[in-house]
Amino acid sequence: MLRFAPSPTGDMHIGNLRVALFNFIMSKQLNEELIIRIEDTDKERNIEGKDKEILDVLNLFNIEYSQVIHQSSHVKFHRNFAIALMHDKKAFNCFCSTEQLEMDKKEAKEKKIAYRYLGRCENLPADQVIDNMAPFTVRLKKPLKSVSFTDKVKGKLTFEPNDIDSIIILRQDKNPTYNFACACDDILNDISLVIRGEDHVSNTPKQIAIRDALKYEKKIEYAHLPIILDTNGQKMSKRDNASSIKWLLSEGFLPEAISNYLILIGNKPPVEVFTLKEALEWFDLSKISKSPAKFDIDKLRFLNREHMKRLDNKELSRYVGFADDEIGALAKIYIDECNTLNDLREKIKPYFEPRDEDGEFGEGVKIIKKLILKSDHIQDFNDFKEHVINETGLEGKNFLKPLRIVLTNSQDGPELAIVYPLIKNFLKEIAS
RNA sequence: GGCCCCAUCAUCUAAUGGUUAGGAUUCAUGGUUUUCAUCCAUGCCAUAGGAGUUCAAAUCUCCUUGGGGUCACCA
Repeated sequence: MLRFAPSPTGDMHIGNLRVALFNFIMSKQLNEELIIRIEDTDKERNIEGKDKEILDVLNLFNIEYSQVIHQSSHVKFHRNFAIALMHDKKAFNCFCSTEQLEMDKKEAKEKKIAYRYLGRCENLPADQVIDNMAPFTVRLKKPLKSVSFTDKVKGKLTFEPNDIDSIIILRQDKNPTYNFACACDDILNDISLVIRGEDHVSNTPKQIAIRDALKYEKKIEYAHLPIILDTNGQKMSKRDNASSIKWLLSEGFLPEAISNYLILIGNKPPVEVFTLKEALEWFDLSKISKSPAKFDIDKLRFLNREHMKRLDNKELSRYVGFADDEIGALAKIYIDECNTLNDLREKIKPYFEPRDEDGEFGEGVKIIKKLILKSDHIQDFNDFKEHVINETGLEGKNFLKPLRIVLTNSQDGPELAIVYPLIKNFLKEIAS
């Protein structure tokens, strides 16, 4: 069983989506289920409706999953696990106040050493625990030995007990912390492979330590994906427009192109342009680069063009706001000079807007429009051209430019012989 | 600062220890196109630095430098 575990505290960004994509691909290749686990244990930060939005994005990108679980519904199990750990003396009550801990941290910082829990409550005598009315958290005792695991992309990683530390597993309000809830649920959901971002690397030994303490024996495999950096080489923040899926979509990038890009970077695929379905065939987790990749919007633009070319005329037509095959075909002519659907829309829109009749070629435009309105429909462009020449007496530049303006609403552009068959059915509408 | 990870063109990457260090994107130039764009061709641009191992190092080892991640009663 695989999992994608977003928290409903913010919008989907490309890092999340990439993790979701990889989980989906691996679940297909392994023929295992993929579940969506909404990590909503921090009620303060949860945003109403975000879980739904996340699922909408997954659907839009054709990421299939077998079920959705809200982590908050498992809290009673998490507490039971914590009680078991306390029974086994692997976890203990910690009465340190927030202020006390803050002071410890401040002191560590002044001494320029990493803050670690000082173990103040670890070996409290029983009477001091029972008689203690102060609020308390529950901590897991740090492991006795170092923890190692072999990451599918990073290789073997080892962490010392001191770096794992005696972490809080239950807060004062007795709700589980992230690492604890996560470790427990990976057990409860029978997870076999965890694919997540590199920012979780240091959480992994903690979660392994929790499962070890619970005597869970199944080995869970891990793959930590290098994070995506912005152009400056920093972790992409929510402030970077390009990191927002919503923004990319609104800019006119196709989901299929975004998927393509996110699977392509930091990877060595056999081809550069591909669909998610095609990637299922050859995707290989072991080929993922260990080093972070920088987000390159130019490459995404290139892929977007390629994917626009792959759409059939009807689909493309819908994307630019029409429903006719001809408009789709017309849009295709412009793809090479466009990066996004928005660019394309801007190319098609003028066709159905009023022509300039006051400019240099305004007179010619008026004459040709009038002729079109009183003429019969003409199939062939050359016949149409002949007809206009014969009926209007226009010639040379004074013929070609107005004709181009009437047909395309622009002084330059693609060859009229190519455009004509696609718009001939709209001519009366355009000329009126 | 502690811990962990990483290092080939501007970007994504290729190269069983032996290549002229290859491709794609971007950029520039030229050609085609009665127009713009396309298209085609060409060009620019990289093994972070220093030691070592070896007949031979982008590739193996070590050091330095640089970059990134992470250090919550957030996830």
